[in-house]
Amino acid sequence: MPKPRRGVDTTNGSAAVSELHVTAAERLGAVGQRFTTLRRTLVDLLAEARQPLSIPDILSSEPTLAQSSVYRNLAVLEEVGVVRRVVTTDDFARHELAEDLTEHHHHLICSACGVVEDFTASPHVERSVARAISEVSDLTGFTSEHHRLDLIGVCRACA
Amino acid sequence: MPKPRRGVDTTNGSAAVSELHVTAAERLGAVGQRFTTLRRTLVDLLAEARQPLSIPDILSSEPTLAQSSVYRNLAVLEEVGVVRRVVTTDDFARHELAEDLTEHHHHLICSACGVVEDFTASPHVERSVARAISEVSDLTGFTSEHHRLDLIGVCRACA
DNA sequence: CTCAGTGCAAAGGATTTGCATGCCG
DNA sequence: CGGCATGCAAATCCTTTGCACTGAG
Repeated sequence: MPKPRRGVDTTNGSAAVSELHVTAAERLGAVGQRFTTLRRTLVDLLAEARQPLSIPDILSSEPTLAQSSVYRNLAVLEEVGVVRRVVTTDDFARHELAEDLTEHHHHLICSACGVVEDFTASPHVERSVARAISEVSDLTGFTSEHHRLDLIGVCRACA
Repeated sequence: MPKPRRGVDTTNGSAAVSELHVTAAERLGAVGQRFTTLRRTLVDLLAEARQPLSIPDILSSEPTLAQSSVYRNLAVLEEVGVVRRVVTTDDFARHELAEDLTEHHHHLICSACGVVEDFTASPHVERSVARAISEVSDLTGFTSEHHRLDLIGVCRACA
């Protein structure tokens, strides 16, 4: 049952956004890192996007940013648990906000153009998956940190 | 509900293996490619493995193979639908036989050592996922070719 | 003042490709 | 014989890193 995610309130300065900033600043501060302008920009970009962004996506949207800084800061944000790296099928890694800063969701990955869209699964599906995970953990000793349920196919635009 | 996959019969020359060879040869032949010794070696390696293999895995197991030939032939086998590329979280792509040559399954990906293990989900989980997919297709116009349900976590060895 | 952060340029590293040779059909 | 397949080496291209400079506290 897909439904829109994020974009709850894209107004700058909204309660949701400033809370996000506070959380990001806290997590960075915990390891002696600052919440700089560039990092704020990255967080805001990811928060406003309706899908994970690749580095080219980010650079084209903010051409003044240095490529290496984007890579470096996304890595830092990933380490402190603000950003999550999403691996798809094309050559570019993509990034989105960590799940505890947005909401649990899944991806539709277009094998033709590489674009990634978000969707949320029905509670019933999530319950099934959760059960499967605990079964697997019990039987194999594998400790699951999180799961990914992605659909790979062809998006409407490429069809 | 994890259970062993493949390895149904690892005896060379068994019915299952020769059938696999016939299928591979057919799919290659359909686009004017041959089922060469090297390709047969790759198919056999993947068939015997209990998990997707990276190129380094393959090269260390068959040190005489040229790296570029392995890359090139895995790409060819992927194009004709004999092999599937599995994207994980580390730097190496991994490869396994296409699902219609083995059976539908999922992956346990260790975020520490990068190793990938196979597991199969219960029919109930698969039914839920199948339903979710049709819901998404109906609502978004996305045509799903296949799905991936992977668990990312820490394997017993790394725990 | 100090030290993390930034930008530029160069290095890394998995994967791809050009080219000459080998081999199956 | 002709064209696909192979191996070696060089090229690609995303990503990471070295280094000197800038800026916030």
